Amino acid sequence: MTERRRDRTSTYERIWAAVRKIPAGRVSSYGLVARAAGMPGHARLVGYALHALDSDDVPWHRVINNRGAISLPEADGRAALQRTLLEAEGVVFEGGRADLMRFGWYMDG
DNA sequence: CCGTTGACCATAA
DNA sequence: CTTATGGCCAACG
Repeated sequence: MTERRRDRTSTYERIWAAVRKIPAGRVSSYGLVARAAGMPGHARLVGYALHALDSDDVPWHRVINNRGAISLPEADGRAALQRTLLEAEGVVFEGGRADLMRFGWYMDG
């Protein structure tokens, strides 16, 4: 715990680690991931880290915004891919949004 | 080193 | 429901 690397990998890996903790069939928001990564309020950093992400070891598709919708621009093919991957895990999208009350991943309750 | 940007969030109107 | 504003902080040019 004392090792505090200022390398960008430290910040990114911390976020990626939190994303990896999201179980299949559940979705989490950027804010929740930020909080799980130990950076409450730094939701934007999560988005930034995921944008820079280039690894298949991280289920980035389980991360959506707090509205339950996909934040990626539709111009990017990943948006459609994300929805496809989530639906494959059992997440239902209605009106282009998933119900965070059901599929949202919460550490408590 | 400074200014701009960004896969966001909460609140207000 | 939509639109606007402030905040938060790292990465980039």
